[in-house]
Amino acid sequence: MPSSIPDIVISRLPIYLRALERLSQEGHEVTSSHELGKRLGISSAQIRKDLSHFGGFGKQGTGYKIAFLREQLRQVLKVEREWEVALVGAGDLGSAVARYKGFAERGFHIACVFDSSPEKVGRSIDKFSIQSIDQLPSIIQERGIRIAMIAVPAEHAQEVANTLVGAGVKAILNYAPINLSVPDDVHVQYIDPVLHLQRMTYYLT
Amino acid sequence: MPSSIPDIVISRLPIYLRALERLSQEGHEVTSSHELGKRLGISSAQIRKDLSHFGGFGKQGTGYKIAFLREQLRQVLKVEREWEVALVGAGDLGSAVARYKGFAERGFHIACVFDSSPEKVGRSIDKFSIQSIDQLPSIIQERGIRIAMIAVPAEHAQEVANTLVGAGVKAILNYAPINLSVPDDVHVQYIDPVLHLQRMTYYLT
DNA sequence: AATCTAGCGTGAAATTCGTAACAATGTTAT
DNA sequence: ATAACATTGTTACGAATTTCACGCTAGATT
Repeated sequence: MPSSIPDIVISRLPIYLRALERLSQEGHEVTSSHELGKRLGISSAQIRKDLSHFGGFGKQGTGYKIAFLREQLRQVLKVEREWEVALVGAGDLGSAVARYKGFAERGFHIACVFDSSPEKVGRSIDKFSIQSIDQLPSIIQERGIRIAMIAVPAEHAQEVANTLVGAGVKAILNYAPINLSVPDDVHVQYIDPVLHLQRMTYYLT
Repeated sequence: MPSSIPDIVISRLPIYLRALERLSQEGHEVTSSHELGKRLGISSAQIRKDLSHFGGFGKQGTGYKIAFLREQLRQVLKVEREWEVALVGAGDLGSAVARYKGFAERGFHIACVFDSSPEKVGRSIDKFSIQSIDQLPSIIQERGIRIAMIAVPAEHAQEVANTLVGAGVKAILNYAPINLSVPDDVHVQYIDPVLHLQRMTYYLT
């Protein structure tokens, strides 16, 4: 394993993993770089090259055993374990995120939900009881939580990020439509569906 | 303007636009590639180069007038107008999407909501009355809708996409965790928050 | 008016990324 | 057993992308 694998390669692995899980569900047991590539709209050469960064997962002549490759990718991505995630913001967006089943189904458990509004603190969303943001640092530190999602208005997102970083969070999924400044050792990913729409309107005549 | 501008450049423009709108809200009137770059974690040279694909929007020595640059980017991206968007799927995810205010605020109006379940048809989510998917082609064609969002289970996403494409949709924002096959002239963007989380766990020790 | 400074636009250089091609190797058919 | 075939892992190449560096212009300063 080279000391540093390009970021862009890492970003494709979850896509491969997702496709493998789908293939598995459909009853397939083996696949090839060609089949995967066709499904994903990615060249077979790229898939082979990406995977080869981590060692030989396939067999010449036969392709890849799906169960095995999936397990290897899970380990590379460190998603063979379960992760606890903190959610900050219990407004419309935060509530929707809290209720979304897809996180837990795929190994990311929402461990706690915070909001700054005294009205909301103490209420519940599904099984989650909303806690005051004042308690965020101590709770996150105690439970050793490393991943958080931000679903607060843009005006407060940076402030929340600072608090999270101070509490030891190292990965942030930001739903607020704003770029965050964080230390180099903290990872941030963004979700803004409007951005995706705007990327497509350019091409509409 | 070169005949073909790299996709990756286009994909950054909405990020610039979002930052400009924020700067504007904060009361700034001019900015520079350095200031923008610092906010976004992008090099100033890249910002200048990206923008220069579309003509000289700045002034040497002084930078960019925010209001002007914003308007130019809006026109380039074709988001100076309002767009109508169809939403397919009125389950948990679809309902959350329908209720999200961020789309309309930024020029994307949900024009109609479809679901295949007879139970849901006729009910409402906020102001949207859920319509049968059988009526999708005629409604989309009549209203000339070109953009759609898919929020149905993965199993049905491809089928829905085919229907949408048949009805004339040219841009799809897919919330289902599956890759879609569509003709070359149809654009697809994906939203899967779990993918983003998995991209970050790799880096957690 | 002359000088200075900030900062854009741009061509060239450097780097990163993707593709093509092929040797190696396992599988299947005869 | 041998031949024919399929498909990986990898290297070498070419394309795409980013960064560098500098000429040039607009405004600020003296």
